[in-house]
Amino acid sequence: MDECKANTALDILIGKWKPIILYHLGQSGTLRFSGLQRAIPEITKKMLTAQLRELEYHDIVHREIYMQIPPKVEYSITEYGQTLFPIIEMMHNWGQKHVDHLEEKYGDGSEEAVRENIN
Amino acid sequence: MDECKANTALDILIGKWKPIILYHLGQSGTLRFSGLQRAIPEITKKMLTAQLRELEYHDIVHREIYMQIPPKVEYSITEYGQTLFPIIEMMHNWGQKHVDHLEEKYGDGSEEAVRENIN
DNA sequence: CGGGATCCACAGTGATACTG
DNA sequence: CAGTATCACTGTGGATCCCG
Repeated sequence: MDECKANTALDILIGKWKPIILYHLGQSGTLRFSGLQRAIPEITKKMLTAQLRELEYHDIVHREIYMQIPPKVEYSITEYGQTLFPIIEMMHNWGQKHVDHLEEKYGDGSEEAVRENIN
Repeated sequence: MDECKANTALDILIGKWKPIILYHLGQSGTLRFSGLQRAIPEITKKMLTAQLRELEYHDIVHREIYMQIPPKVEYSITEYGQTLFPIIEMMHNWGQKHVDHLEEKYGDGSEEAVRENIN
């Protein structure tokens, strides 16, 4: 059961938006809440908040609050969170290859099938 | 949006039991349906079937059916599926470190908090 | 600006019983 | 032995409105 702690890592990455959030934070270093919203327009505030809170709980991102009006909150990746990046990158690369693999299997005829897996 | 194909890989790994199934198949090479059930006693037949079907669909595992009475079906990892292992292993290692990280943060005092994350 | 609160839809998971 | 079928539950994700 706990022979495989891959789930532990998986749990942290799971969540429709977490990889993307991490990706953007990784690119920009630090982003405000509104900045993340702009970077990921489809996400709702609720989800963004929720996912950030989870990441914060797991000590992957840091939340810096500036007590002022209007409020300002900045998110950044913790040093610890950095250690996740190699994994994300590997998954990204693998995902890329997987898309190619699918094209090879089903040919270019059925782009829908491929597109389904890109989503 | 498709800058981050980590989701593609994530999609394939997601599913409460997939990493564990892959882990056991990786260990044993080939396993029968009942063998997997024995290896993962908590899983229901329904879930095992469902997850195996998904993995099969993604070309990660191979399903070999022996037409006979009683039925016999063997599951094994495809060559392509092997390419996933480095990622799983990385996640496993990271998960292990994460558990240690939590202990460091919260100390041994609150084992519940740790246990929550092991689940 | 950066949320919180509430309500809702649906996919994933699970227990149980049945089948070729 | 290796599944299918059915039903129930639960958490995630989403829309909308409200707040300091």
